Amino acid sequence: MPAKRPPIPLSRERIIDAALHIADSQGLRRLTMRRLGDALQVEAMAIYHHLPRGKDALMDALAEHVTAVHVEPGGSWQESARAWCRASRAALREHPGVLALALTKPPKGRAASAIREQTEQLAEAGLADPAGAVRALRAYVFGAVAVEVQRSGWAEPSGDGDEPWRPPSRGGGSPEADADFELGLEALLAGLTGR
Amino acid sequence: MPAKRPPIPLSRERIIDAALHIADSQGLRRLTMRRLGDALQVEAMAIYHHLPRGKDALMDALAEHVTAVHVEPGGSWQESARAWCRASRAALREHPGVLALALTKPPKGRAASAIREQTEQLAEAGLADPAGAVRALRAYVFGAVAVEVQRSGWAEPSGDGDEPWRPPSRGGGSPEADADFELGLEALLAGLTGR
DNA sequence: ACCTGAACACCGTTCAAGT
DNA sequence: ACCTGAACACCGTTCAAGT
Repeated sequence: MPAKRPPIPLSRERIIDAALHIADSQGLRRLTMRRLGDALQVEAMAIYHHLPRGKDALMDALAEHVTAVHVEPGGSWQESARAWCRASRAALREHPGVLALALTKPPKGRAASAIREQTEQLAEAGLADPAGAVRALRAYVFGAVAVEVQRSGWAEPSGDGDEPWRPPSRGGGSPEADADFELGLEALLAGLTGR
Repeated sequence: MPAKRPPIPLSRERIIDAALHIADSQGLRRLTMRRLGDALQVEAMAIYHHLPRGKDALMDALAEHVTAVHVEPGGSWQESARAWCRASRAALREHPGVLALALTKPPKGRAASAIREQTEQLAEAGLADPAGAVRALRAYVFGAVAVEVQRSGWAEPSGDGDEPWRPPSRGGGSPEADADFELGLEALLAGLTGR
C-alpha cells in the first residue's frame, strides 16, 4: 500500500507553477480553481488562503510572472535594451497560455518596477525620451511574440488533453524566427538613437 | 401598457454586435451566453441556432470581426501597407475587450484571407519576402495597439458596470499616440525595402 | 495557521418540446 | 425554422467548521 503522501505545504509559488502548467497545456479557458486544486492535491478552496482575491489575483500573478524580467545593468544602453528584450521574449514564449493576459493587462507590481528600472537605465544613458523608448521596445517584443505564437499553432484544439507543451525556447527555438527578431531589434535600436 | 415588443429576428450579425458591446464595456470574462441572451431579449439557448459550435464559435467570430480588414488595392505597396496597418490599428483599438483574442488566436476565415490578400499585393509589387513583410507589419500593429490599450487603463476594475467604453478612435484618438504610430510605421516600411 | 465540506448563485451545453 | 424549459455537469466564492 502507498505511504500516506507527505503533504507539501501549499504556497503562492507552487500555485502559480501549477497554474502555468495548466494554462500552457490546456489553455486559459480550462484553468479552473477546481482543476488547479486537483493538480495541487488540495481542495480548490485552499487556494484562497494564499491568493485572497481568488481567480483575479491568480490572473494578475500569472501576468506578472511572465512579464517581470530583470537584467543586469552593465554595458551601453543598447546592450541593456537588447538583454531586456531577449529576456522578455523568452519569458513570453515559454508560456503561450498566459500570453493573452501578458499583452493585455496593465503592468503591476514587479512587472511595473521592471519597466521603471529599464526606463531609468535608458535615462541615465542620456536618451532623449526614455519612456517612449521603453514603450517602443515593449511594443516590439509584444508584437513579435504574438505573431510567433499565433503561427506556432498553439491555441488550436490539438485534439488530446495533457499534451506537454514544449517551449520553443529550449536552445533558442526556430533559428529563422530568432534571426528575424534580432534583425528587427537592431533596426529599432538604431531608430531610437535619432529621436 | 407597452406594446408587445416586435421580435426582431436573431442573426449572427446581431449576436456579434451585442457580444462586442458586452466585451468592450464589461470585459471578456463577463461575456456569457446567458448575459448575451439577455442583451438580445432571447433565451441563451437560442444563440446556438445561429452559432452551432457555441461559445467557441462566438470567440472565433469576435476575433475574426476585429481582425479582418480590407483596403482598396490602388497605389504603391507602401501606400497599401500603410492603409492596411492603419485600418487594422483602428479596428483593434475600437474593441479592446476582444484584443486578447485578436492577438492570440491564429487567423481564420476572412481574417486569413485578408492576410493572403495583403501578401499578394506586396508580392505583385516585387517585394523580396512578402510573407515576412506582412508578418512584420502585423507584429508592429499588434505591439503598438497592445501597449496603447494597456496604457489606456482599460481592463482595470473601473468600478461601475455598464460604462459605455468610448473608443479613442473617434476622430483619431490621442494625437501623440497617432504620431508615434506613424513614425514607427514609416521606419518599418523603410526597413522593409532593403531586405 | 491552514485546509475541508457544504452551500449558493451562476456557468455552457443537450435535448425534447413548443410554435 | 426558430425559440423555449428543464436538466446536467461544472464553475467561483462564502462561510462555518475542523485540525
